[in-house]
Order: sequence, then structure tokens, then C-alpha cells
Amino acid sequence: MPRSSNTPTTKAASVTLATVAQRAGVSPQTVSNALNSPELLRPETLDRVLRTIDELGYRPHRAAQTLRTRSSKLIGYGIRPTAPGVSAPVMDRFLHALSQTAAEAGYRILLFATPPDSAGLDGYEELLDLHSVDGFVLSGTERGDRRQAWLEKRGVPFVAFGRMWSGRQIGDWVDVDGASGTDAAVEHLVGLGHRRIAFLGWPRGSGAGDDRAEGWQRAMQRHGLPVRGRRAQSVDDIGSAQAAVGPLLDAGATAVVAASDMLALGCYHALRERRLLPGTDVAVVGFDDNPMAELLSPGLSSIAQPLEAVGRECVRLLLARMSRAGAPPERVLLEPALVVRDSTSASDD
Amino acid sequence: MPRSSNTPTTKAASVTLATVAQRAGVSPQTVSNALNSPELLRPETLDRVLRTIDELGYRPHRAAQTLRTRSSKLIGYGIRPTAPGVSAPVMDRFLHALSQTAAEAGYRILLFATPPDSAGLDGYEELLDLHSVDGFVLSGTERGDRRQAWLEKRGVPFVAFGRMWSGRQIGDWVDVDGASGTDAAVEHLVGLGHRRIAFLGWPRGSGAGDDRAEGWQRAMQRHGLPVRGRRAQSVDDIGSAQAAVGPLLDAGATAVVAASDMLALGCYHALRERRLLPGTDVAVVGFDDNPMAELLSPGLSSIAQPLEAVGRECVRLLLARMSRAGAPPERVLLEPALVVRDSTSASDD
DNA sequence: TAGGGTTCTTGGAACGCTCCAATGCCTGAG
DNA sequence: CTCAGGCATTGGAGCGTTCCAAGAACCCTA
Repeated sequence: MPRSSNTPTTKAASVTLATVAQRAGVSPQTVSNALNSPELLRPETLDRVLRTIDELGYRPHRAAQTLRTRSSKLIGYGIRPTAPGVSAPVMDRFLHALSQTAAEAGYRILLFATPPDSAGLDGYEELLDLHSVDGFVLSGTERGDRRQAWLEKRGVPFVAFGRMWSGRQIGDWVDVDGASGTDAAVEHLVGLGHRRIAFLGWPRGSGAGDDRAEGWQRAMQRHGLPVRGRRAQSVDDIGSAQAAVGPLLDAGATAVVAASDMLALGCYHALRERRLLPGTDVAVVGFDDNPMAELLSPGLSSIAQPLEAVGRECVRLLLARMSRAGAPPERVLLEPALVVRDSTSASDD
Repeated sequence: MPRSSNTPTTKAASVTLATVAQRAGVSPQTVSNALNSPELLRPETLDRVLRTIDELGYRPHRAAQTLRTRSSKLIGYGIRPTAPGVSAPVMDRFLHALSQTAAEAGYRILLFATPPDSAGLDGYEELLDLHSVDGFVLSGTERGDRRQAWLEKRGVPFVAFGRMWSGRQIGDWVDVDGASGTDAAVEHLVGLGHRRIAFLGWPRGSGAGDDRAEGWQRAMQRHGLPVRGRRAQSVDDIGSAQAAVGPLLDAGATAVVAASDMLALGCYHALRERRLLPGTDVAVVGFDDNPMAELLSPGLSSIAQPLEAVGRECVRLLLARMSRAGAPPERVLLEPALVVRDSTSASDD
């Protein structure tokens, strides 16, 4: 008994191309064409086939398509074990944007966990020839990261979230302009009347960290402000940060730009230790706009990364790369945005 | 020219079952058996085949397997748009555990974004017959969630992170015993000498919230402590929490158990407003152990959910469900752990 | 040595789709 | 009226795997 039409119901057992073809009175190939190359069909036929597809609730079987076309419409994304303290919420927003944008283009994100101890490339290889993923999105790129070279050698499309900080530039990437963020922070502080603006960064050698330091430095120099003696460094840990920022405060800094919210929080603690109030006595700016930033008191001004945009751009570049393989690499640098809160109120410098 | 053996090199173009079979001098079917039903082969043959597989670096093609077996070894996981402020880091740790455990069993996680506005079921349906996912992991379950019933009706294996708070219990789930957590918090506070212990919860009606309230209440009653006038409620927002907890503090509470870290933070603010110190003057306990908890000063005692364990259990239950379809549902309730920090130091009640 | 039961191995088909080449149909020119 | 030529559609094969049933080799017993 034919199912009642016009209801794109759940398919009973399995509606295949052949089912549709039979019902529409055409050959299976024609149904395939209706979906993949509609311009080949006479409008009349096309319409009839599409209507039948709709009636039967037909959906092409991805595994069969993959087997035939050698393309899975899957994008691999390796999640690394969360380094505690590092921006976990970051990944969440990013992943969502990634997944959503990919879905709009008919792609899905296939997750794979990089075991904590592995060199990391096995996982990629496995995903590649097991699941025939069409490409990868990399994140958490580091200095001396071997993944880009490895993927390029194999001719696998990929996009990295995070530029390459050393060596030859390989492949497409999307990144956030950290220097521009800290530059804007200095600009903001100068506008509030600050002149003795310190920078609390990570130890030199981390790409992102040096980038953020550079933005502070150039903005300072642009305003003719001295940078000597106004800079300290600490690992991304609250205790160390608290200790490291001390000398800067004691040397009379009225504002601190930090390379991360964690470091900024170290400043808060160092200030409390000295019976000073963040925002009132000394301005503080963080980086990453961790959700906690707005919960602190006073709320921490911070530089927010446009994670949704990064996710979208990653997918866009990846799709572009997949469609025209040999094209010159494309690189996108996105602007972060300074979110002003109470930790940078008017200066009483 | 035969490739140099004993090096599980990357496969040249595509090594298939047939390649291996020819090289090992057996039929394709025998190679398949070597992998799927090794007990059928004579040890000698098995060994030879396996060695050949190794030499050639052969990997079965998942799409072909999926097409034939109708099982993709894929587990679907729908990520919802992150409600800001809500436990984003939660998802990160959970996802990682999920992905890792699944990988160990030869499964992978296929992400799909639930568009913010959708009813939510289309995505599941699509994943189901497009990618032939073998099952789903649900999270962010809500009162009146229709997903469980929908999936069960279709006979699709699934596991939910979060029990069903209303209606008929459907399917397997893994959840964290919130009541046990708040109970333990009260126990801890009583041990420190507190007697006037208040509870700051969410508005009634949310399953998890009521559960957490109940743990506080039963522990109070067990110790013969009054609960009347010691309870307030607020939406999960820092300002509202601050306002809501005021009367409790003014009524002389010496400790507050909050249903979330956000609410606990509201307490911090309310205390500062009254020139009281959290931890010293009034003890505060949060829930979820958000990374920010240990960054606050004083560090916020909080109840940590065992997210890694939840992830592992979800996979375990799902695999079990897939293997023996009709079995009675299995439900796992995991114990959270109270993490003690400076916000609950010795009482000076 | 023949028979019967194991144990191991094989050939053929099928999963649902898309590629390729070839067919039928129609129109317009010779 | 016939035939070239373009367009719409079709048939057949094959992607790599596993299922099914049947075949070959083997060992033991009569």
C-alpha cells in the first residue's frame, strides 16, 4: 500500500535511489542526476523526481556516496586534553561555530581525541584513510608543530586556528591579531590619562605571547612612553603572576596590560596584597575575555577573541582549499575587541 | 616491485582487502575473517595474513564497511549553543572524555550543531539516516525533553547525560547526584561548627536545582537544624543572586550553600557589600567547581562533577545498549566531590 | 580404503551510490 | 523522407567490504 503522500515521513525501512526511480518511472541514474546535476534534466522530469523524493522522504546514503566518490564530507578536528587554566570556554564557542558553519555547507565535524602522550600524527592518519575525511581543522598550534608539514606533504586540505610562529609558512590559517588587541588596550589606557603602563607577559618564546607583548610595545613607543622597566613575565599561573607583577607595581605603574586573564588575576591579588584596588588605584586589562572576567569585582576589562568568526573563517578557508587545491595559501587575521569594564575606569594618575 | 617489508608504511594509493589477499595467497574473504572472526582461521594462516596486513599498512575502508554492515561506528553528539555563563568548561572536559573513551572502543564522535532556533529533532533524524550513526549521546536534558521518547520510538540506542526529571523514565542515563553533593557540603560545614546554614538555589521547577536543594534540606534535618527562613532563590545571574542572598545574611546565616558557582559569586558580592569576608565571616560553597572557583580570593569551595567519569560511563552504557538491545535500562548516578578551599575555613560562629 | 564429520577456505552476490559510455528521442537540414 | 546532430535518459560496471552457501582439505573411525 502506497504511503500517504505529501508527508515527508520517516522512511519505513530504507528508501534507495532505486525505490525513487521506480516510483517516478525513471532510471536510478536520473534520480542521481536530479540531485547532483539538476541542469541535465528536463524541468518537467526534474520536478517529478524531486516531488517523489520528497514524498518518500528519500535521503542518499552517505556511506555509499563516500565509497563511490571517495569523499566523506567529514572534517576532522582533534581535541587535545584540556590544559587546565588555558581557555577551555574558548574551545566550546569555537567548536560550536565550526560545527554550525560546516553543517551549512553539508559537512560535519568528526572529533578525535589526541591521547595525552602521543606524538599526535597517528590520529590524523587513521582518520584520513579510515574515514576518508576531506580535511582537518587544527587548533592549539605550537612552535615547531609538525602537523602542518605532515598534512601538506600528503596533500590533505587543512586550516589551522593559529598562525605558524616559526619556520616556513605552510597552508592556510586563521588567527587573532593579539598585537592589535594589546595596542588597543594601551590606546584605551592612554585615553584615560595613564602614562606608566606596564606589561605582564608570558616567558618569551611563545608566539602568541610575544605577539601580545609587541602590540603593547609599539603603542607605548607611538606615544613616546618608555617601556624599560615596565615589563615582567610569568608562566600562566596565578601565584607566579602575583609575584612577577609586584616590582612593576612598586615601581609606580598605574596600569597593567596582561597577556592573559590568568595573569591579570595575579595582578588583582598583588594589588590586594598592597591594599590597592584594581580599577580605582591601578587599571588592569586581561586577555581572552574569559567568562570569569565579568564576574570579578571589579569586572576585568579584557580583550575578547572573535571565536565565532574564527570558526566560520576556518570552515570557509577549508572549503575553498578543498575546491581549488593548488591555490596560493590564504591567511586571515581577525581583530579582537577590547571589552571595557570597571578595572579600567577613569585614571587618578 | 614489492615494498620493503616490516615497515608499516603509509599506504601508497589504496591497499584493499584484495591486495592483501593476493599478497598473502588467500582469498579476500579469509582476510576479512582474519580481522572479524580470527577464531575461524588456522593459527598459521591467521599469522601470515596479519603479518601481510601489517606490512602493507592495510586499513579497512569504513565507508565500505558501513555500507555493508549498516553500522557506521559513529556516535552522534549534538552541541547546543552555549548559554553564556552556564558551565562551558563542563562540556569541554566531558567531550574529551567522551571522545577518548569512544575511540578506545573503535567509535568516533560525530558532532552536530543544533541551530539555536530549531525544535531539535531534525538534526538527529538527519544524522541517523544520512550517516547511519549507531547511537546518540544526549546532554543538556531538560524537563519535558522530547528527545528520549523520540529516539526510543525509533529504536535508536542512546544515553543521556542527565536523568529525566519528569514523566516516564526512558532509556539509559548517567547523572551526577547533586543532592549528595549539597548534603556533603552541609556535613562539612556542620563539622566546622556552623549551624545557621542557608541555601541559595534556583527557582523551583528545574530538576537539577530541586535536587541540590533537597540534599541541603535532608542534611539539615538530619542534624536537627531548621530550614525555615534559611532558603532563597535566584536565577543564575550574579546580580540577582546578590540581591536574593541578602536577607539570608541579614538573618544571621553563617554559611551559604549555593546551587551554582555563579550564585556563590553573588554571595561574595553581597558579603563585600556588607563589609564581610567570605570564608572568614561567612562560609560559602558553590556547585560545579568552575575553573574560576580556585581563582577567586578567597578560593571558593565547590562541588566538582566527575565529568571524565560521566563521559566514560556514557560510552560504556551506550555500547552496552547497542550490543543487547532489549535489556532493561541502566542508570548510573555518580558522586560529586566537595573541593574545600578558603571560603570554608574554620568557623567563628 | 571408504565414509562421515570437522575445520578451514573460497566464490559469488549484495550493500547504495556515481562514473562512463552508449542509447533513444527529437528537431531541423538536406 | 532520410539522416546528422544535439539533448535527455539509460545500462552496466565498480567502489571495498561482509554475508551466505558451498567447496576443499583434513582427521578419525569402521
